Amino acid sequence: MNYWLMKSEPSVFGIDHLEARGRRGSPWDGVRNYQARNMLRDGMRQGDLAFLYHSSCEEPGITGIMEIASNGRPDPTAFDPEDHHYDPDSDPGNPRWYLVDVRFKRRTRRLIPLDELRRHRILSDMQLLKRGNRLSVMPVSKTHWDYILKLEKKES
DNA sequence: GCCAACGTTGGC
DNA sequence: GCCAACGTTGGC
Repeated sequence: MNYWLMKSEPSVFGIDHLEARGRRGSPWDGVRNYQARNMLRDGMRQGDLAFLYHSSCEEPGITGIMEIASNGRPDPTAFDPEDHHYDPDSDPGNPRWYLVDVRFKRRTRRLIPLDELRRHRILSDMQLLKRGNRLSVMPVSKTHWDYILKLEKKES
């Protein structure tokens, strides 16, 4: 089992949207970055767990835990001319973009803000905290995962 | 809204 | 294959 962190803007798709989907879960679509694509396609497996991270908002941080509910599969929005993430150059016979399905597991006990994560030296090599990091999907080591689960239980 | 950092594009 | 121009991300 592997651990991940996935970023989303809460105004677009946040923990409230995810929770409302319940057991149906939701496709994590629209990713158009090759590094992230590789992780969706080749790295993630059904049953993995991921932190949901709220970005570009008043309080950026980790807000919940979701389950990866499928292996990677081609992202149909790439082939839909009506879709905002339509990619006219992608070929349905040889899909370029992938998604996984995700499912709400639980909210974290509290929002764990970005600036708090930065204050813990043990987390300093997390990809999330690296300078200029722009990946929307990234792996989290078990060490970091477990540490953050402990952090969650403390007061900030 | 600013801007640093990074990815992508396309001319050469 | 280089690299300038441009677009996007995301914290602040």
